[in-house]
Amino acid sequence: METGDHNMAARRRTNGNTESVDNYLKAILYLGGAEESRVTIKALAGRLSVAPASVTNMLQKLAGSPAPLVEYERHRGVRLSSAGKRRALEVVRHHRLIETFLYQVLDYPIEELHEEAERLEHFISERFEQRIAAKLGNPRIDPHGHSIPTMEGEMPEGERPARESILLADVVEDGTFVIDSISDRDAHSLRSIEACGITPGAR
Amino acid sequence: METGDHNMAARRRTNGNTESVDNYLKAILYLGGAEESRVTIKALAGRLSVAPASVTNMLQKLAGSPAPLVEYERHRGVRLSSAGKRRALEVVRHHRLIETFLYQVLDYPIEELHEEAERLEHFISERFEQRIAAKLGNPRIDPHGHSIPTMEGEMPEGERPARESILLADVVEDGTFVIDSISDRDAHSLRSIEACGITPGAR
DNA sequence: CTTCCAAATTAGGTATACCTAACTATAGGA
DNA sequence: TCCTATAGTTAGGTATACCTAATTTGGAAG
Repeated sequence: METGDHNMAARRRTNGNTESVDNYLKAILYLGGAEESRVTIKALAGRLSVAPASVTNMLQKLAGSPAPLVEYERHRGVRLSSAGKRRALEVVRHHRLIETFLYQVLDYPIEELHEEAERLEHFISERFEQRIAAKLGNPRIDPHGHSIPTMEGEMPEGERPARESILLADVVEDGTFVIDSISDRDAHSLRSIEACGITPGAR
Repeated sequence: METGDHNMAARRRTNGNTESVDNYLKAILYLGGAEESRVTIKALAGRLSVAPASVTNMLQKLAGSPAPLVEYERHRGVRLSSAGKRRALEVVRHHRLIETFLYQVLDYPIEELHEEAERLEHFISERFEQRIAAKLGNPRIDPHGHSIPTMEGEMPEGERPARESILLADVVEDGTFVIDSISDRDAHSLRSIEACGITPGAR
């Protein structure tokens, strides 16, 4: 029974960012896509479910700090700085390692992975990350079929569906396909999708 | 790569309390002792490392809510309501289960258990709690020798050193003793204490 | 080349959870 | 009893991260 130090409004984690900042970085990484193109305020606001004004404020703050996590120009959108990209990939790595861990070690049902990982990804230490990675044999793919970024902050291809992958909904020809990955955002339908035998690597 | 909902300042967890509120509840539980006596503002401020004024504010807020977690009277200190005690014990259960898990499953060194558990205890779900408890065989004692509260919110004796336990520093007579528990607050010296073979149950 | 609309920004406000400084109340000693 | 020291409280302020409403801007369309 103890209490540590409590001197923050808005929890700062190990590395000094807040949960909120992490979520902005992840969203920019995602929306920028493989080309890492500029992301609009509107798109960010949509993805994060916050008002555009809130996004502008946050980006101004992030861009104005001594070692900025983003490159932001008024009316021109944002992209990640290299420091921002590093942090974003670290959070994604946390997320996917946690999902893999919950699935393989704690036998979570697949549709509950995302929510738990989304919360915990911000709060685990470097040590925790390394211990679960070791426990899992340094996996490269998470239960949804997504690549897990390396400890050095490299994303080994396949953040988005690999070059030859297409959306299952877009399949028009008959034939046999290999499932590459499954979005974990639409967690509600994951259960039924998995029940049909649609899992990464299948078919 | 996804983002969930983000509509909070000061992260609300599964149950609706904030991290800060949890820490107040834990501190009141601890300082009230087995007798659950009233806790002073000053004692709380000391334990939580916040100003007394902050404690007064928080307690007024907690006591004024529809289903109060504390019983507070001006100038008379505070104690937990039954709802508050339930929540405090839940957080302690989380803390001790997480420590046990980190120690047994992830091979954490004993002196690093506390810090990680202190952070994560606020953010794990009911399901996570249950899965790690099951994985560990529903342990009743954590790696420091402290009792783990039950899922129903009972503390099976021994929160404080059991009735016959005394502080090692207070031992005057020669003889053989059994180590009951070791404080995890003073984490810095845990490593050396363990290195000397002083562990719960030993001697 | 101007007009206009959607996107972005600024201005001003909320809630949490801290802080310091100033004031008040209670309880113990003379 | 009174009187002061300490504990507690109130008042006013900070930072984060949101919000809405009002304003500005830039690019596409006439």
